[in-house]
Amino acid sequence: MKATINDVAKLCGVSIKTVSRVMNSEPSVRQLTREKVQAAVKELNYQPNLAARNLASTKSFTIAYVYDNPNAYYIIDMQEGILSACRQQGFELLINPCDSQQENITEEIINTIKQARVAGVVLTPPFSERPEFVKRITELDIKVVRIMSGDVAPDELSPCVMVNDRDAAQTITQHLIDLGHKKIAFIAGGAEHMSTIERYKGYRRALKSNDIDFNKNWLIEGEYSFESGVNGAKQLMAEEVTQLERPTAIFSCNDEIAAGALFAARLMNIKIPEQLSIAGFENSPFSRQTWPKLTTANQPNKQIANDATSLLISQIRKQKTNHEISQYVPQLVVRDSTGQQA
Amino acid sequence: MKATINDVAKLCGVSIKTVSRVMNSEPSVRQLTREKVQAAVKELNYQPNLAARNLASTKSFTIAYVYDNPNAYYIIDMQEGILSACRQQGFELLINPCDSQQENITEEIINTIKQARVAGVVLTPPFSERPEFVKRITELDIKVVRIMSGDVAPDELSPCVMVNDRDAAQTITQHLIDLGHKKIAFIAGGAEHMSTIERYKGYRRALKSNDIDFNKNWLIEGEYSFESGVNGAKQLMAEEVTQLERPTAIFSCNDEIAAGALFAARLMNIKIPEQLSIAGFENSPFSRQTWPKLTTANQPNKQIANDATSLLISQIRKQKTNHEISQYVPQLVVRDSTGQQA
DNA sequence: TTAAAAAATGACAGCGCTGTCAATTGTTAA
DNA sequence: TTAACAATTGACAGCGCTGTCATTTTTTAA
Repeated sequence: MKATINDVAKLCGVSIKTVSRVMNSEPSVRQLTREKVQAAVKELNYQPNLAARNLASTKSFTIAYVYDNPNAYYIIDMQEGILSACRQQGFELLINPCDSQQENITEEIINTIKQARVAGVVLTPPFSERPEFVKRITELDIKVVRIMSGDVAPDELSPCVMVNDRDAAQTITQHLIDLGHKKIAFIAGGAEHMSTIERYKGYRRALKSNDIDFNKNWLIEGEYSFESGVNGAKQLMAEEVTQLERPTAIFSCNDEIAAGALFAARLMNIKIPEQLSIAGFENSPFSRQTWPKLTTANQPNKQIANDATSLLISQIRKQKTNHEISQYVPQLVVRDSTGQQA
Repeated sequence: MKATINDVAKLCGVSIKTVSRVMNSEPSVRQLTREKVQAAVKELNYQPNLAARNLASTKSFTIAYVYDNPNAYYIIDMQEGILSACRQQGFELLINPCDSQQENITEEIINTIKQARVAGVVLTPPFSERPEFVKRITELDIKVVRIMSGDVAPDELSPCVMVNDRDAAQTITQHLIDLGHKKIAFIAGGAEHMSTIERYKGYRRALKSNDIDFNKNWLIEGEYSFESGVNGAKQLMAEEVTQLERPTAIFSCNDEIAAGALFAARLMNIKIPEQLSIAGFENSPFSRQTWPKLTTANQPNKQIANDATSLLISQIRKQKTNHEISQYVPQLVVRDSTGQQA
């Protein structure tokens, strides 16, 4: 049968309370005692019973991951990263998929996490980008960690893991420029996403630092969708547009848009990358399966999630403050959809 | 504060034990009493504390989902379906991603689910297709439900939700035949997957029932990968192959293979669907984002998962036997990658 | 009508842990 | 050396529920 705290206590001749202290890394345990207990724990392969702990404690050892489902591979990676951090630290994970567009979603989520008595919540976009929502949660004294786009945290409501889309977008744009492109269009994702804004800023910054004029006809507003990419590229490369006005490269705000642009190019008989370079963003699995394979930017999602969760748990344990922040910059992945300007 | 069993008991003047009975749908409660309790439960919005329940009970109310990560969107859908069934029935979900190829993975999983004291496990391929593994779990008196390819359960180790890939594959092949194709190739997925075998059988059955000869050169063995699709199509459509020997349609064992075949066709300058029809299987998100969009087969994954989980929970509650089975047939989705034989 | 059997209900211990607070041990400064 | 204090440890109640078994109520049969 599974070992309990009593077995451990008996084995090393201390009270169960002391074992409890060691298990929770509390202070006020002599080093010698601590080691004795740890040895017994190892010998019996003792793992605390989470149910008992949750029941007895006023504290909670459950973390929730609240997510919408923009793209499955992102969620899966995030989830895995969060889970590994939870396991390492003896926390449980409650997953909570939901529709961010839904009317009363905020209340619904708040309710769920209250009911489940979670200690903390991991938030990814779009939820991480709703300050009122974050505020509501923190007011309940439930800790939050946000994974979001940017370089500095927007406020001090919670620790943040920032994904520096701006620098990454600048790098991608620079890659296009280095290839000889000067007429570079930008097909945006939804403007409500911070990542869109950030990527756009990086794009503009690259243009500026290379003294390339920005042409506002080359900014296509859209959504993070395949159709947006199709329509955007069609508009940019339409027959009515003079040769001079046509871009020679398109920076798509994500891979899905890029796939759409690719699709449109095919429709219009435009050769990629000979006549037009197209770059994506995100390094989604299918970016390797398009024709041609997409140049894009990659971010280590599992690691980001793991990192964020550790930050969250530290905060729950009061070892850290809200001001903690960590930053990742997605890395350029050059494949076949971008080439030398003819 | 959250209502407890005591509050409910007090409100309707019965003992907590009686409330407990009602909450667990146990017999030996008078109808009138039951209704009184249910009313109080509703009034207080009482939800049993899972931690307390798990701790007190010899039974467990936790279900594990053990999965490998073949494609994220499949897992996400499954997970959501499982979760909704769990919530409905007051069970917790423990997710357990792992690598099916790993050396000692069976032992590792067994260990985890023993440690976590789970009541049941939901298995999808490839785990659901390993009878010894299933047996190991059931021997621990942990219930199992398997989601797998086929029309009848392979054994009575557990209830099964069968996905009838065979019939679906026959339908797809028939679609190709109806389009006038007689030279239809098959690019297989990994032979270790039952879905490959089943889809192949359906393909053969369609040929047979239309009196079309099977040409063994048109069977390409491969894996469930983009590369397999690329290589398969290259081989089938190579220049050395005489016109007569070239298929006019390819049934790819899944969408990823189909995407690869599309890629290869592009390389070889073969027009889709004018010169070659290509069909996929699975209706993955990217099947709508290829050029041209893929004809494929769709299955309601969330519903399948929900169904399977309900079956599992019934079994845990001893309301059902191992012999339970439910069957789904994926449905043909016609898009642009298949067309009339020229 | 009454005894026996069956059904419904309740009292209470205890699941494995943590929180509180008291008891013990060790340390410091006078 | 000793009082005063700090650090360490332990005893015990109780978290919210279920299992066991005793008690009460209802039903059935004689």
